[in-house]
Amino acid sequence: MNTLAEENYLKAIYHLSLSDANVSTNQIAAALNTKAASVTDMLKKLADKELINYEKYQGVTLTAAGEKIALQIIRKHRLWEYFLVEKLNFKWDEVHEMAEEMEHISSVELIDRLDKFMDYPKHDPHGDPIPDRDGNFKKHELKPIASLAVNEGGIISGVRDHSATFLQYLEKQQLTIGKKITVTEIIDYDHSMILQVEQTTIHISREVAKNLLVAI
Amino acid sequence: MNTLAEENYLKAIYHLSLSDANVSTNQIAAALNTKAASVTDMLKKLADKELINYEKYQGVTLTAAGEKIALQIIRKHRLWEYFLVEKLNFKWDEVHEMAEEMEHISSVELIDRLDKFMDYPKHDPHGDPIPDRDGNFKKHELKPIASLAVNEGGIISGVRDHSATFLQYLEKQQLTIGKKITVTEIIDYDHSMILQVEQTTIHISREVAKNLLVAI
DNA sequence: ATTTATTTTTAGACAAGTCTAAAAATTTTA
DNA sequence: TAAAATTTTTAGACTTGTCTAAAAATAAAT
Ligand SMILES: [Mn+2]
Ligand SMILES: [Mn+2]
Ligand SMILES: [Mn+2]
Ligand SMILES: [Mn+2]
Repeated sequence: MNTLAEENYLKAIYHLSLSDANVSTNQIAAALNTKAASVTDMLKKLADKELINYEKYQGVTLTAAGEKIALQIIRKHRLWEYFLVEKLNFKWDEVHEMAEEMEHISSVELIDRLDKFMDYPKHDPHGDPIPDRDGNFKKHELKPIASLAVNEGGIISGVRDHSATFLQYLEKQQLTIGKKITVTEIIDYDHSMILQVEQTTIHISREVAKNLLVAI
Repeated sequence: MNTLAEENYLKAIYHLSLSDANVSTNQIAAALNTKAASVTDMLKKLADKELINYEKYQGVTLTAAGEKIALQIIRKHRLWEYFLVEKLNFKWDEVHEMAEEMEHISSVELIDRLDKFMDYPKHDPHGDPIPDRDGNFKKHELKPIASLAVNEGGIISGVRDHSATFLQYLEKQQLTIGKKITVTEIIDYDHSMILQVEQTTIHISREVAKNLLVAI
């Protein structure tokens, strides 16, 4: 099929194209912790395979075939993360690196059976949607808490930053997926916010508020 | 740690050294479907890392460090095979190729939790023992059915040939792990054997009898 | 509209792993 | 025990994926 490196490039391009339709060489290099020259080399290979649309200096987009592969890898990544948390009792900040390896296990039958074994979960431990075998998923409409006004609220349903440190912080503050929150006050000076989370009151910085997503 | 290729070489050397203490270049090449020249190159690298004892033209043995790595990989292979059969309902002839990929997932914590999740199985779906986290396992004393005399018998506990065709044949004949068999007749002409397996009588060739193992 | 800065691509090199063909060592056979 | 057959190693080449340094193209600033 495709090599491990190719799969990682396609996945990175997919994620980057959610913010910018056209993805630049430097963006990919940063995402994959590699150098721009290496990216250019790989882009030529992926273009030869018709997995991306690439014209020199113009950035890239995924073709339908490339996007399909990217979504299969994301499906596998998120299903394995769900498995690690729900079946093996890992914490949500511990699973990403393992899933980075497991997402490359090739068998489609395996991942479909894993999906069934876990009763077709719709979201991974970080709230991200899990594509079905055909790559379909409904993208949830989430807003950062930072965009809410006083007295507005919602259900915590996702994060914008997946780093272990951020996830651990949220865990400690009990700001986990499924919790209902309401904004009770916004501090003028630094735009930090005071939230009501069930019985308790929590004060979060604007930085945190921008990276924590709620469904209204 | 070690590359995927290195892990595959160490595992192959381990398996081969069960029949021959000293493993030859050609044996490894055959096992890994590669060429003798490629094997020589890799043997130098593994010797540099002190994972094997290697002297030109003399064949190789694993060092303690090399054997430890090989046993970790075998542990992972067999635990994943058990998972695929017991949790995802694959058949015993379907799991080997998937496990060949999964055995390279690196996390030790993951495999220890998987082990616990499945309640510490002692044998994989083919009857092979699963090493514990320290690489320890008790090697079962099994005999090929071909070595039995009339009226002798035992419990089917392993196979010498792991090919899908052989496993499928056994499945169809109900000659699966755990079944009690007794030899009722041995045909002089071709050394084929007639077995009593629970209520039924089954006639197997010498070829089959040599590859099917029983605990007495 | 040039100059300057940034981004991207090319050129050339390197490591890992593999291959074929040929040479060297070992084993077998006569 | 010397010739023949087999096994193993070396030599040289190729692919994939990466890198640094330098050139080319694009974007930003004067
Ligand atoms: Mn992840
Ligand atoms: Mn995730
Ligand atoms: Mn196997
Ligand atoms: Mn097995």
